[in-house]
Amino acid sequence: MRAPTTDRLRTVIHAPAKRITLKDIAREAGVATGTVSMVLNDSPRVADATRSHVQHVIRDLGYVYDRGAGQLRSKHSHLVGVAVCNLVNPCMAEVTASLQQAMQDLGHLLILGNCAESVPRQQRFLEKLREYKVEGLLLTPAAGTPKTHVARLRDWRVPVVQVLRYVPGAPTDFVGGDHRLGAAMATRHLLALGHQRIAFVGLDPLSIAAREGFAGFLTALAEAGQTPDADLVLPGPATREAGYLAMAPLHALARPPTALVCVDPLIAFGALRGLVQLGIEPGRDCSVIALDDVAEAALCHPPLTAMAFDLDCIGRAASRLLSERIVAPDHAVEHLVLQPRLVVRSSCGKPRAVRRLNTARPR
Amino acid sequence: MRAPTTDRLRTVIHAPAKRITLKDIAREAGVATGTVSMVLNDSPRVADATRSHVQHVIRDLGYVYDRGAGQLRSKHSHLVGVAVCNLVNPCMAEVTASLQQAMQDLGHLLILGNCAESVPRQQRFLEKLREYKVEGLLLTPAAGTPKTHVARLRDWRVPVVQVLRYVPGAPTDFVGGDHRLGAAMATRHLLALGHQRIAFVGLDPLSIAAREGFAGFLTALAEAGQTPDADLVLPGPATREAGYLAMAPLHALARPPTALVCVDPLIAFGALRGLVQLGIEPGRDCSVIALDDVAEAALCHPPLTAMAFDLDCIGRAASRLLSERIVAPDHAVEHLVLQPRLVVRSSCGKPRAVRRLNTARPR
DNA sequence: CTGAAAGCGCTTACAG
DNA sequence: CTGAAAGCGCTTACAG
Repeated sequence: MRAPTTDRLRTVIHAPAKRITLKDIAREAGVATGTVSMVLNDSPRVADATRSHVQHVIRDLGYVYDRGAGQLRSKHSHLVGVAVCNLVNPCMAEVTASLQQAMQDLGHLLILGNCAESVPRQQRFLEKLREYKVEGLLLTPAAGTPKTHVARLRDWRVPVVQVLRYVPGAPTDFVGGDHRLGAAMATRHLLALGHQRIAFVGLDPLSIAAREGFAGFLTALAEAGQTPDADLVLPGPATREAGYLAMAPLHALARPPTALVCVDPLIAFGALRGLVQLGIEPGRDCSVIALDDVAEAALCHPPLTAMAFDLDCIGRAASRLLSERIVAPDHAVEHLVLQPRLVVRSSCGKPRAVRRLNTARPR
Repeated sequence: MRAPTTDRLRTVIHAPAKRITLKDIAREAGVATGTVSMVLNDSPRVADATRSHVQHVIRDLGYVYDRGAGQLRSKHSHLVGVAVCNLVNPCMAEVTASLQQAMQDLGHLLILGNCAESVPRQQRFLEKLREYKVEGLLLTPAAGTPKTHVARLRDWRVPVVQVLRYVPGAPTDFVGGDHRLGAAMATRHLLALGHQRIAFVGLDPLSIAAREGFAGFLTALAEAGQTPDADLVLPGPATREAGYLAMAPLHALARPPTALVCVDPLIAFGALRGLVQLGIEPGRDCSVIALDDVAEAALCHPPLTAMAFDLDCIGRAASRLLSERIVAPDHAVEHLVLQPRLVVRSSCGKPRAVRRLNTARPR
């Protein structure tokens, strides 16, 4: 270690625009560049005195690490890709926020892509991402993503964890909610209240969550000795509009349902609105339950009973799984499926028929 | 240009794990590395025949560009930072989605940071971002960001565009909505309906939008010869809970308001719920208007009258401004302030007193 | 524990 | 329009 000279002053005065590099730090600190590199990377193989001296010089000179250069040799970009299918969906936004925080705490920065449910846009983003040598990928696949797309990521040797949704048959880690169980629990809740005609709203064939939810719905119905009525199974996307528009035809049936299982809270919000429009009071005349929970559910009218997943927990678990996968790419694939919790609010009650019997009030 | 040899085959067979580099392409195509580089960067200074030949080799060998290496010499990382104050807010999510799409179309990828309204987290993210040599920064500053933080970005010489919100006194480009005008328009709408006691809900002193909105509110009130009543100006954050909780004390006043101007739709949603809870029918007994619009507003109960800004337009404009700023860092600072549009739904009506007079119905 | 030097995969002048 | 070579700012073996 050399004693500080006037070099520093000279550097500052004569070349203010020139970037300060690791070499400058080494020269100023009187050590080799390799030593500075080790200090920067928290290597234990450097003496404490040297470390703190180098750190001082780094601070004094206002040195900024260049990750682009570092990654060139080391293969650690500290960058992770996040491909989200629809950032505007509140669940996705919440999970993305959680992922960002968790990954940053683990020392990674996120490159974000939002494909708005478009498979080609998703593909274009992933293609671009490749050029940045991301160390891993968190993927909430767009509806209808073919499994070949996910297989290709495997060929690229980028560790991937699917979050919230998954592509069937794609052998990657996954963290999400158990929608089958959630739907079964929701349906059992309605059955226990006495409902005999329960509709399932939002069976999008491209959505895994919807298909699994439907399976859980059928299971619970079967347990109660009920068979589903084809009129009461409504296809459609997870949007407010779809929920809103579904209500009129549904309640024009000869025997309309007394309760609705809505795949997505957005559908449920639309349905609540559609019911009010038809003069049907949600919660009293028709029960509504959603298979996911969002902040809005607590303060809509009436407050929406829903199956809640801990989205922050899902986000943190996915981040942890990805960082494990990065260090051990060949470990067995893991699926983490979180159980939902029934959050009872005011949108579900006994069916009118049952209440009629109870209160002996004429129709 | 050399005719293709068996080199390619050999490469594929003997070194399948080795990364294919620009050098490999040059060798295989029989040109210099500089030429390949020019092809990759769409330089016009390369003959068409050479270009297409090189492009073929690139495709055949499955070459993947390494931006980290490229950026080392060129200073073009094609990376842009996005620091969002609160991704869970629907407006922010929508703008972020729009920014992502627009920047990707311009050939940039986004590094995302969500600070959840925490200034220290925002600062930590920006500090990290520096190491990646982002070409620019889109910033929705956290409430309470001191202008020194933004000034520091200037010292770092990273072009920044503030979006939706801005830090007062920070000399950067800005794209957002005219909340002063929006609040004035909203207030005039209520005044025109006959309201005399209008409350302003959500005056967060740290929020520029809230402060500007309040200024517009006062302007419109003054035009009508009204002075504001201190009881009718409610501080508080932009959350559902704040809106919900504000209703009871407000309507316990000797002379409660007949209409509410809510700074944020979240506040308005909470307020609608709080009014219902108190047996006050929103839209009939108390009018509610919000100074921002989101999808939920159309389908809540009652549908919420709101001032709408075109968020996609704001996102695209911010992206365009940033890309201009990147090429011309010394151009004069630009502020793009978009005008709102009044979206009339069902949450505003004439005040009860006026209706009483009209219908001559006793109280 | 530290130093000197090669090398990561590109781009960029500089000659031709 | 193309080639040969230096260089961007780090990390990594390899000696000491």
